[in-house]
Amino acid sequence: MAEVTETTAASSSEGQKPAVPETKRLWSDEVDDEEVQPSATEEKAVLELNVDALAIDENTKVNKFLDEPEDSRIQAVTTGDTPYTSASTFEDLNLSPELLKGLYVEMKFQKPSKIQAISLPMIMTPPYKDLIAQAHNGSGKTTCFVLGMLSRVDPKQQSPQALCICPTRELSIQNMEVLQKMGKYTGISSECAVPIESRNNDRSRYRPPISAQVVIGTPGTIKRLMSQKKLGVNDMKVLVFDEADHMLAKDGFQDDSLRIMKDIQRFNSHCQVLLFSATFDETVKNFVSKVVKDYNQLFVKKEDLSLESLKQYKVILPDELAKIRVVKDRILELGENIGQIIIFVNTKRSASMLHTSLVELGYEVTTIHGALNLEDRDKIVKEFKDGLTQVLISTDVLARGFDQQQVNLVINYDLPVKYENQSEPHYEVYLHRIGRAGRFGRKGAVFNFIMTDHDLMIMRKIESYFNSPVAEIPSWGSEEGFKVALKEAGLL
DNA sequence: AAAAAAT
Repeated sequence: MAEVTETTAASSSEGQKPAVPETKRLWSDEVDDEEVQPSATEEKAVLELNVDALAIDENTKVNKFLDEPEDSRIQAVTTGDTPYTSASTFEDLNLSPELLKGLYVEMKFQKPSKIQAISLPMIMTPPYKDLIAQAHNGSGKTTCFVLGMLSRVDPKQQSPQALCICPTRELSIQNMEVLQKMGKYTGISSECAVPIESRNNDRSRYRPPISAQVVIGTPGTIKRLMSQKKLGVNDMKVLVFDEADHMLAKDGFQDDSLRIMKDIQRFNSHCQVLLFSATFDETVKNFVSKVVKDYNQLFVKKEDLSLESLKQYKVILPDELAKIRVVKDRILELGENIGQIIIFVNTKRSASMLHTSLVELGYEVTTIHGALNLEDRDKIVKEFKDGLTQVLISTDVLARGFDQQQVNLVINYDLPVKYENQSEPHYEVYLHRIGRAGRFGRKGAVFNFIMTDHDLMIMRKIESYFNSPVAEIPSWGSEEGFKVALKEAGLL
């Protein structure tokens, strides 16, 4: 079948290898992964911080929080005769001047990241093949598909031409914000298709049809707009699935996603499908390759997936009270200058319980989960993104994709396990959760709370799966170990 | 069971 190459720092520096007669082409190209400093949002957030300690010190930011570019290997497999040349600059991509301006002026980007350099030519070069793309957390996948959508839209044609489906409302909104910023000078119109009011209020029947050129939203709303013919698919050129492995998983949104895909393909056979995620387990990978035909693909080995710049630790604790004590005394007490913190829990009840405990102890924490009404969810995310709150307790609603550069510490208060089989870790969720820290190669730390033998077993499986040992904090009762850990992670 | 969104 297809041939596989790895892009490594040692591989050739230009172009692709010669065509292999009649079969597949190789992609073998070296790309530096010097991530662009995302200064725009950072400066804004820093200005609005009300806790001095939360601010990233402008003078030391580069040394302290931005690690060396990772030397990650991405496996690329392409099909057909189309040659792709990695884009070392955004100019290589034949973008409109308006779009380039958005990248430089609004986004403050300087050059494509590794995944961008490789995937963008694949997305933008006719005959516009489908693409399955895996890349590390925080490596700039959003830019890939947002830029892909913007560049393929015909600005003169006022109808939906690009559609992006995301697993949560929050992620849809975040992606929309990126799109609007990047596309600011293009005049391209966009609309976010997510539920607006809490519950049972079907206004969509009485709304005008969508004329926006790019639509981003959640499966249910999109499905409904399509079945009510408010969202036409006739001119659709690109269909993006963000967090694609989850969107196509059986316990994810497989049914909705397939339905949307098929409805589009029924009217429009040449709509390009782009699948992006940091994780694709074997089951999903196999399924996905049946869903899309004649696609290019980019994959990362699971052992290469944990971020180098992220230090992971485990803390052995005797009981639940100790968990709360550790959060309070070992982390919140000395965490004042370690940036923002997300504490992940497995259930809404666990979230509320922890929230109550910490508030009773006098800490200002906020909590988000799917049972809150939409207005509250929006408010809590906004406050956190604006730097008004330091500590956020969350269920897996924010496990994927949530991008807040100032998050340097993630706590797994509960370890993620599979629902069907509680003694199996949920490896993908683990990776996504910890990926909320260490965005764009920044330094970060993860604390995993281990309370039972079962927890310990789960943790060990995670360590061996990703082949990345997780250091143990010697004693939960002493401050020292936590200080050492945070220093080691570069946060203190 | 987290989540989306509808029944």
